[in-house]
Amino acid sequence: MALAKESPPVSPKNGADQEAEYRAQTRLWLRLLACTTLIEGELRRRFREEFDFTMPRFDVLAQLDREPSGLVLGELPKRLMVSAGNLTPIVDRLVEDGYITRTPSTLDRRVQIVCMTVEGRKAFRRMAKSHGSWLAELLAEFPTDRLDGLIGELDQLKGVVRDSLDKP
Amino acid sequence: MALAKESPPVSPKNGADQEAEYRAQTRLWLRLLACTTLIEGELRRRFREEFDFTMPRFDVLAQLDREPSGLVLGELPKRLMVSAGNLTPIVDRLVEDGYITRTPSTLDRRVQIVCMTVEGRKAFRRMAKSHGSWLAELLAEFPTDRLDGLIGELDQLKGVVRDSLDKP
DNA sequence: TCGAAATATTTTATACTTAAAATAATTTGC
DNA sequence: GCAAATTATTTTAAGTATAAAATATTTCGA
Repeated sequence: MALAKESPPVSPKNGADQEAEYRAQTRLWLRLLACTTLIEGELRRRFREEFDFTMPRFDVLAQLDREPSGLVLGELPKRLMVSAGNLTPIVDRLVEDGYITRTPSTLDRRVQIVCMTVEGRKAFRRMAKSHGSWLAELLAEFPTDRLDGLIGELDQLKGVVRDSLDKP
Repeated sequence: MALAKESPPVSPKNGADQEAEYRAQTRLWLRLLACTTLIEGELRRRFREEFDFTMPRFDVLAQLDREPSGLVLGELPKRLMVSAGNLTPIVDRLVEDGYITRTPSTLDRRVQIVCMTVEGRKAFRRMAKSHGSWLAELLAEFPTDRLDGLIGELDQLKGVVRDSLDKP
């Protein structure tokens, strides 16, 4: 543990170091955004072309797929990190189209339970399979042995950002 | 170079390996999306609260900041990776609000040149400074000595995705 | 040179997104 | 036991996003 002191977590930085870190942080953010935009755009395009479906709709089904007994509606915005108001029309349409059901709770009339239908589950499974293969196609040339390392770095990144958002 | 054969770029994989890679690729995508969503949401929130401004508007100004002589309007959708139709109302409002000018080219009446105004540049600089410090705050706890490594990985990821999109 | 292809931009239709206000139902504190 | 705070959800207003069609202009080829 003696070596820990060589790079203290909050060392004072001189101007040049500070500037360099600033630039690196900005570059990191731009790369992150570029990667996400590229992949998201292609996935969205394919969802539309192949299935006439959108990603937010798919995301809702993905959450419900692992919940055979359904989910309290209010859980969806939390899990998907979107606003509650946003989900209302999306859930509306998924119900209309027969992919899911929405039933008021008998215990608490404010609460609604959303649940995948049999047809919804079938459609989701089919789309999820394609989704996986599209991703595999896009990422095929990324070295397999570095996938886990990158996932780990992003996990840590997510952690520090979340901490920063929780604290102040 | 003799060692290269130990991990050929396109080795046939058995079922279990294939499955594991599939899962890792999906996890990578979900982490990427989560990091971007977290950071983007916070930056958007602060832009709105501090400056009553939006990120797409800021992004347009950022492109114009480094182009003292202005930019052909058609360059913006390419650089920002958004659709052209999308930019029309955003540019409209930036012109209305006095941040930029839009002047038809004398050589080709289809073309328009957009250019930052003095006030636009001043406002942009002020916002860019805050943007940098918000990012620094969010990423403060990420180890400085791993920033460049992560940027490199994301650069490579961006490269393989782009190649995959260009080729087929 | 004149009609067709190409290019730059806008419009339209549809969908997603947020924040904030509104509505409805439940819980809690006194 | 009842008013006030809390919780779940929807509505509204404004902005962002795409794709596809429309418009206007220029270039190119026979």
